[in-house]
Amino acid sequence: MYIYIRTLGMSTSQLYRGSLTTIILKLLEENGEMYGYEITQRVKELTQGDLNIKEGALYPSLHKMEAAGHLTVTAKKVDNRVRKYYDITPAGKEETVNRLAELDEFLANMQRIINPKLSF
Amino acid sequence: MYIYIRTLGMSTSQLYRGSLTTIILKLLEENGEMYGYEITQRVKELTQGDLNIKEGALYPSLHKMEAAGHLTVTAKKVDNRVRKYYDITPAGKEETVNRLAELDEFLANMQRIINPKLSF
DNA sequence: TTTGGTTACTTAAGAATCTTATGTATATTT
DNA sequence: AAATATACATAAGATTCTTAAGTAACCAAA
Repeated sequence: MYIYIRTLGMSTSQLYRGSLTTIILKLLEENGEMYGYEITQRVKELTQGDLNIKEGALYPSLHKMEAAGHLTVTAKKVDNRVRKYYDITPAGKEETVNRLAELDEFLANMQRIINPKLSF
Repeated sequence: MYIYIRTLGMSTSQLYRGSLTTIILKLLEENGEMYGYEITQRVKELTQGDLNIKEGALYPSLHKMEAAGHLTVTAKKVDNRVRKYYDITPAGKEETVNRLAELDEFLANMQRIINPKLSF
């Protein structure tokens, strides 16, 4: 008989809503082309298991970003299995700048609300 | 003929999704009882007009938090108009601690992804 | 005085983003 | 042989939000 204890931050948090696109863009800008599964694993590493991106969120997001012209996709066969590598386009780089600026504003605003004693 | 230019950060950003409950709890913990409209104005001030909480999001949120036992409500008549003042309960204070811890984790994780060169 | 703007709350309909669940298919480990 | 991991896809449902419409009172300006 096993009892599972969910440690704090196991990504039940709704705070990550809206941040997936920004995360994907930043990773691709940083690392060059990546495939979907690789993105989920990288994020898991970076957040020490805290944030587990679900396939049901990831793949539709990638498709949408490709449709928007922010990413290109190239299928490659590795070990007799297909991987779809995504790379960022010039428009995607512009979008990245905007998204990161939005994120900065968001973080600053949350600080202003949560920590109103500090000035910015 | 008027042309409206939306300045950067006019809260079109999806990043605020999931943060409303945390914001309300923190404000009530900080300031004591507040009424709905007051909360929207305080947030607008704190974020310099950047974040405008919509009534359609605010009021259902307040009702839900009250139903969860995190807030109490008291109707008061001011200038022949009804205001509903919300105050935080002991359970609400516990919830506030948890929500703020979640927010800290979220902010730290976003930093790890967006700024992987820094160590935490 | 009546029109428009502000204050103050409510709620329904629809949009956006996500989780859960299911499916396909191959590789690797037990 | 069975379970786990890799790798992608997508439909159904949940959650949280925006938009919109309604009620009601106050106040300033035309």
